Amino acid sequence: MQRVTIAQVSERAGVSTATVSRVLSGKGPVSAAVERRVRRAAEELGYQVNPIARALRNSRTDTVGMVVPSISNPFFTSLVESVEHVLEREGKELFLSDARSDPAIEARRLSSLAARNVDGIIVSPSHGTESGPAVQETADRLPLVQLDRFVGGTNTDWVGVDDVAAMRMVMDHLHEGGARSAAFIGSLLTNSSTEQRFAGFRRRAEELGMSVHPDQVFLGDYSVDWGEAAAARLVDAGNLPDAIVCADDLIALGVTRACRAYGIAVPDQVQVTGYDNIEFSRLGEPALTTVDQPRDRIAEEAVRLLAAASRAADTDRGPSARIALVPTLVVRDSTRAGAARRAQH
Amino acid sequence: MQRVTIAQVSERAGVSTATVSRVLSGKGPVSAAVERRVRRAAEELGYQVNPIARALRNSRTDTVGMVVPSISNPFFTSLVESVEHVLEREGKELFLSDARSDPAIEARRLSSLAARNVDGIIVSPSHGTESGPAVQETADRLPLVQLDRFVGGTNTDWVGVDDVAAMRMVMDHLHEGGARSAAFIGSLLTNSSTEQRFAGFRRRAEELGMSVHPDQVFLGDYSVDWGEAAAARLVDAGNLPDAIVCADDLIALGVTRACRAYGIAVPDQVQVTGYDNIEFSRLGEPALTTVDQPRDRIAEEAVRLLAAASRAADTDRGPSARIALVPTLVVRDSTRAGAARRAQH
DNA sequence: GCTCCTTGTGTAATCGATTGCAGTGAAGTT
DNA sequence: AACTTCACTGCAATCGATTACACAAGGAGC
Repeated sequence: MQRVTIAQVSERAGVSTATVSRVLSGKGPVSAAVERRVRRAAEELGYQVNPIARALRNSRTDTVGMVVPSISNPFFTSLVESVEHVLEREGKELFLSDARSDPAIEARRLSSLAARNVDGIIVSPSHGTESGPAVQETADRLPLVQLDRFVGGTNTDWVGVDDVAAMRMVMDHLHEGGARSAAFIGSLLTNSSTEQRFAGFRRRAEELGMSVHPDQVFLGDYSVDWGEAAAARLVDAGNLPDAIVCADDLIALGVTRACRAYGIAVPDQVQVTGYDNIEFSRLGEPALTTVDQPRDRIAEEAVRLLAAASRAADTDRGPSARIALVPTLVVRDSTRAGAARRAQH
Repeated sequence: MQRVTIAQVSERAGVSTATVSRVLSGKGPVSAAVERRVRRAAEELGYQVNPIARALRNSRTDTVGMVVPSISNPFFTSLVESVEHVLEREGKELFLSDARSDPAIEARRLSSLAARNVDGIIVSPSHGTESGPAVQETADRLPLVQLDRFVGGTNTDWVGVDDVAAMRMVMDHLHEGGARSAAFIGSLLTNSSTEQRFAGFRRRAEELGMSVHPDQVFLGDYSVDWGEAAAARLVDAGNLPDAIVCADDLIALGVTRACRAYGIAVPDQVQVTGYDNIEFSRLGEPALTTVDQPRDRIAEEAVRLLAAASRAADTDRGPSARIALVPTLVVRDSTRAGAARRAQH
């Protein structure tokens, strides 16, 4: 398919392939006259490097691989957009893979990316433990950064937000709005996000003296359906808490939907919070109070770490970096303080 | 990075690299004894083929590239999921790129994928005309299928739905619900989707005798914000139509949001329809009546066409296929007939 | 005028897997 | 017994770009 090769350019310019390569890659000394001839020939023939041949020879591909748990989760797609944006500045390309929340698929994607000689990998591991072996194995072969989620027992760089601090803000805000009891709806504790958020939730609830009934902790998955189902169970059980804290926005959207269906007023009867600040979080009825992750900063740090790791290569494998950025609380209408503030206008 | 090569396997098994290759690729005659030795050696060393070397030698990569206008549009991500699912069965991998609705970026992504020797490309072109050159050029080099959207003046396969038929269903449904006038909100007519849908809208409106005021056609982009802004303008202008037909669900979500803000009852004062049946379309308030595209079927046909094109290769370049699948109307609560039907329960 | 650099260029090896061609036995044919 | 056929297997070329090494020519320095 690659019709025009370096050999054809060299022939046309009347030089060797070595010289052509030197001109085009800008390395090595070349006389001005020859350089012009070569560039001209390349231009005329419409020459484009063959990245495959180059990748075989060098080991660089100017390419970064990214693996996310689910491409249908808007949080991850916006994270992907941020990463892509940052990479563009570096002249690198992104190859995206979807693990469909399955560690086995994830492992295949990782090894496939590694085999294709990407320069580095950014991964948000699907599972808090089962993703471990594949992630570690991949990290041993090339630069790897975990994003948002991380997997226990591995030794790689990580960039994300301080979930515990975020939950502290959420709980303080709910408490301020009058909440004295709270329920939690998240995914199973098989990934670090829910785990951390739940831990932060528990701790701050305790510190604030808010009650958390053991029956009011629901762990399923990150989906609207699950949020809806869990909320329905909560309502059916009869004993509604003052607030429902959700591990992500999808769940929270399901919860507010269920509340609408049951005729339960949000935030008057129950306050609801989400997490991630996906675009749709402001479109719900009511608009969700949620936690915003600084996606662009996260992406930037991740790419920076990757670049640093590439340079360091095998030389010094220092301790891995763990960068926790500071999230912000976005107050909207699903919590009381937010609704009050709005009402003042 | 690729530590163990075919040479090491051959050494360990005491045969030539040629034989190892023959065993591992299953081609050519090999004695049972040798085969066993080679497999054993490969196993013990943990050999994995280097896809780059293979791609350089052959021209196949067992890889398909896909380019979508926007990864943050849920319709495209679910289309990607469908495609990925189908490809998995064929043992192929998908590389996804986001064109960010920019024909220039799109062109770069296409040529990068082509250069990387993907076996085929699936693209939903960003622009109805400007995407043309890059798409055609790419299609001349390797199998390419356009999905959902298409670009004028190109000669490639296409798979999508019959937008005109879909709009006929939408309009009939609205008419049945009592609508006698309608507005249209879409993106600029720079992509085939809006173009076709608008054409279908116009034609059926005329046939049904529904009035369409020239000032009530709003063309912007595919986003919630645009839907909201256009709806606001429509309301401010004072003369509300019986129905607002949107070119996709994001726009429709913006419209229903604006209606809520303005205290306009949907569907009682104005009926609203979307298009694509993205997950969030059922979460709006009210849940959207929309058009469902058979994504899995679309993905299947696309992959099938790609495979066929690969086989045919350069031999016979027949006329390109244009496969328009039949969409279905999903009636929910944003239209009157839908609300009535629901109310019966 | 004769070394010693420097600059510019070409030759050929290399990355790893695949495959056309040729060679070696062994089995089958006449 | 001589000859063909066929199953195996290895050698070496190939894909396209990069680069270590060699070599040539020209200039500087003595």
